[in-house]
Amino acid sequence: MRHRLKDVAERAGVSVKTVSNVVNGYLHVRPDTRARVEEAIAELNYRPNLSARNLRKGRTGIIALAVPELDIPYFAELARHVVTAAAEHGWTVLIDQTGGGPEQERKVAGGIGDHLIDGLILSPLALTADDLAGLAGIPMVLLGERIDHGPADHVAIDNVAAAHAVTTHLLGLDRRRVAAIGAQRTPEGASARLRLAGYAAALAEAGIEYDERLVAPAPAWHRADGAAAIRHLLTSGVRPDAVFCFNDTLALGALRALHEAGLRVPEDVAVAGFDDIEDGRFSVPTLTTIAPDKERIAHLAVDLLANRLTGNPDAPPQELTAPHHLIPRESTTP
Amino acid sequence: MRHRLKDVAERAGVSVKTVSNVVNGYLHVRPDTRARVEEAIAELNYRPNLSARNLRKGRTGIIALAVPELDIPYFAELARHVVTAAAEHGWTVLIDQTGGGPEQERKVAGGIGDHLIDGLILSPLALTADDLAGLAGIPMVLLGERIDHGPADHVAIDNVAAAHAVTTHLLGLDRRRVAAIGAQRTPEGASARLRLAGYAAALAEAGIEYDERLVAPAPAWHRADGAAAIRHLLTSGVRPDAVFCFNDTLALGALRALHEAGLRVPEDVAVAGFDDIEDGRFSVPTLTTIAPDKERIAHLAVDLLANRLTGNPDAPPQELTAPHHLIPRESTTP
DNA sequence: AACGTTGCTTACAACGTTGTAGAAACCTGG
DNA sequence: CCAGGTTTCTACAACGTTGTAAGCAACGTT
Repeated sequence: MRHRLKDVAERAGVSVKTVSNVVNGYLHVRPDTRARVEEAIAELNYRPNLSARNLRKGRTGIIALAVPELDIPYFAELARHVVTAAAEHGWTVLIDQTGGGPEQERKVAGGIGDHLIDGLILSPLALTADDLAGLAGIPMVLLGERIDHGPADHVAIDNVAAAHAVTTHLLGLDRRRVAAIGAQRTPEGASARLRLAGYAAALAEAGIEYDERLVAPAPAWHRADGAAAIRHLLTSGVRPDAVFCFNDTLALGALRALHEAGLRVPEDVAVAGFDDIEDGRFSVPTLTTIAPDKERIAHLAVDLLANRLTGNPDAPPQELTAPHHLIPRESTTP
Repeated sequence: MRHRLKDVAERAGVSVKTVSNVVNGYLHVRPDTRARVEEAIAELNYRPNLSARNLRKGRTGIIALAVPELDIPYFAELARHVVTAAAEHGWTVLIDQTGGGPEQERKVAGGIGDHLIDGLILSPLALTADDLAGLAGIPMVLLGERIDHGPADHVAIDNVAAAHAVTTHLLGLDRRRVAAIGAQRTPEGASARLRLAGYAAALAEAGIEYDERLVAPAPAWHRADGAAAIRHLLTSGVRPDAVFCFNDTLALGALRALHEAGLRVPEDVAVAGFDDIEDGRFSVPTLTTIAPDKERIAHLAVDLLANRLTGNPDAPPQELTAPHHLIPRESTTP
């Protein structure tokens, strides 16, 4: 049922290599030979065996995208863009879920069943630059804030500037008790640290004192964590009049918890998020957020990988910044 | 930098095959030989070349999951469960996005760069049973409602019963003008047809006349379509007092549009969805929905594939039904 | 002491493909 | 009609792995 070059060759009455040449679009094949071979290919429904081709060529045509969780909307949306961008290079994308654990991330960075993938786009949560340096590793592009100026190419947005912009937006609405949700003290919380820094800088610029009690930690950045953080803030004595959530799912959880507490958004409390996931465009109220250019991020990452693979594999690691912009919606401006 | 069995063999002073035996856990290897080999493996950081192994064994250890869109939450959540279930069999999952187009789906069903994957779990939108029959194809499991009793194993939930249950729930709240959102007349709309049938059956059982004007079509099942359908219904003259949306994203869009129209949910209009995506647990109001057992679906699909691969590949196609249940939340019961 | 049995190890071939090198056929211009 | 080049095709080896069959010890049994 499954045919090989040899079968096609016999049927077309040529050598195996000639069939291979036809399949690979080699130029010097006589038109009638080519036609005969193509006919045989069609008749047998021949498809090349990628394992064999890869073994021979040392390339698989597959790149992997490894993200902590697929059902976090931001990563799902990003994945879609990466698949599209990779298709332009003729690559298939193997999408992998690390769960954010160091063990799984290390395994992925080591190459998944080695030799299977040509390159990796990794969004690390647990892994450090040192971990990576220790891995012989395949060509790799890092996403997100966890590892900066590490041993591999890196694409991110300017988190400090973005957080600064959101906070300034909230302050511009005459809010004075702007809370922040999503702080993390763990080493994994690199994004949290940068966003907190932008938040603090904006407060300082506006001459408002940084109030520890308005900064709510969140172990993960899921909806439930956002809701829990709001409940915590509301019982802590200092009622905020605005909340900057470090991502959109936190913000959606916050909206929910504020609703449960009988507070109106944005009249009583303005809410802003980060990521611009689709949910935020349809929530009640719609969600003010920072929109990172996901398509751009995906393209930059894929192109960096392409450079490593086809160009100079030993060029020094590059640090690229993708654009972002603030999208004000109902949750801050009715 | 990258080593082969041969390198390990030389270092350990044994034959290539002995190293292979150690790697594959072959029993009859003397403990000291094994130790020496393992030491060499560790020193060289040897990792087997999967392309070569696959070429030799005819198996790749990769299965593919092909879904229409990754950033539809239902598919993202399903993907997570499939990855988990496949890991129990030692398989890596290559996740693929078809976009729901016939061309891409056919390509995937043909085996993605052939010989690369051992099996496929496909959630078809465009492909028909006849299309599939024509494809020589790899072992395959179908998900969803598009193809029923086709040439491959199939896992789905009882859509008619589920739709019947939701509709009955709405009728039980003394609603009499229950609308349905998501109808599709295209051949791709198999889910829509079944859910509409369940809806109609429940109405008939309650002695309520089926009103064409309360059935709103939706070209796709995204949030925007749900919102548009509500706007359409509200201008059509027959104001519904309940809405059964054929999936949760439609329902979230509907919630949004009802809010914009100044209608209260559930007081003025009760809303129910289908899929139990995470968003629905945090929306305002939270969303009544049908929860298909996604974990079970994933497990059944992976196990069916395992049977094809390791058991009888020519067994007649199986039709399995996964359980579902109704989860009443605020959008119907305040 | 010769025997079969068992445990451990190895040489070889094969999986299906493509790069290399070269042979055969075909041109071109003198 | 031949030298020199170009086009077209082919045989062979190699990519790294594992299955097969067979070799070699060491053992206990007769």
